[in-house]
Amino acid sequence: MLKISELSAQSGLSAHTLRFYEKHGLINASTRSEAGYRFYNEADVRRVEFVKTARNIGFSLDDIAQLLSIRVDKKSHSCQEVTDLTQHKLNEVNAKIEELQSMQQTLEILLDSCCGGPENATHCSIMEALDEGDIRDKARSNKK
Amino acid sequence: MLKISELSAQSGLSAHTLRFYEKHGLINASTRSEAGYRFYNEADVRRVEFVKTARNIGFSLDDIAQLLSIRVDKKSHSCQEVTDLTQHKLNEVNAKIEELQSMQQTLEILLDSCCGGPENATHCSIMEALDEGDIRDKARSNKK
DNA sequence: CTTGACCTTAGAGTCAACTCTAAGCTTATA
DNA sequence: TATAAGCTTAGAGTTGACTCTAAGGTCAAG
Repeated sequence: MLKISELSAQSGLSAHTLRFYEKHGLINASTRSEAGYRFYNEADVRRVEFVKTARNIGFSLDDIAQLLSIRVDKKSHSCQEVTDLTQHKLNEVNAKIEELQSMQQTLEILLDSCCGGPENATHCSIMEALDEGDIRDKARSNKK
Repeated sequence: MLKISELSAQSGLSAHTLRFYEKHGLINASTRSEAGYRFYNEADVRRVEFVKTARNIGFSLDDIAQLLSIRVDKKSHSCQEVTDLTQHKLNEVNAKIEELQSMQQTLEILLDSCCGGPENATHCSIMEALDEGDIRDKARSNKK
């Protein structure tokens, strides 16, 4: 049985974060001492690790809540539910990557166009491009 | 001279957002009517467009504030300052892309491993991978 | 028995970039 | 002249995931 500081040390999550996750229904200390101190057993620790792994992959806490509800009763849930969640996350990630790659392209074009030297910015091609808004013609739509 | 709603229509930014940008020192209406209504002249509009362009590229409002301070006095600033800002942003974008690509890989591996069918999740390989935390061995470190 | 480290809670603060609300003027139209 | 549309401000709310604070209870060591 681990106290919160011990679980914190072991998991790398702060005690604050562990309590925060508890408040949001993700994890729990299955026992409490008389004084109310949290005690985590092995199953609790495994659940925390599950959360950590899912979070590292990029799942939101809401996603993780769903995954956990599947985890505690696997018989009542299908593989499809799990892949749906995963696919949905992948779609989000892909969309974000595309958006960032568009920014990346634009920024590279800007950097290529400018000397970057110590001369004053009166004729800086980056400033000109921003002023004219014509970057869009080269690398389009970094919109939200 | 444009009223705020006209500039809003023209720029695609809401009147709320225009006031918000003003509050944060990014833009300004150079004139006000007797009653206090904002009126934007051509230079104001160009500044708003500059902000919009920079924001579309992915610059933060803080970055944009810096770019604007260069813009109003180009003679006192160097091309290097501009490229430094741009390079810094590009580095951020690149880092974010790498992080997301790592998530992407992991999610693809997970999806490949699971049947995604209507059978119950008792032996779902995604759930197992999350439980064992061993996804990290294949696709590493999606950390913040 | 005191010191200090650790634990508890409710609730506030942080970040970014908006987004919205309330309460009250102003302006244009019918 | 009345109504509706549009403008003003200060300030609060939103989102997500923490992060921290205050005020106080607990526990082990010396």
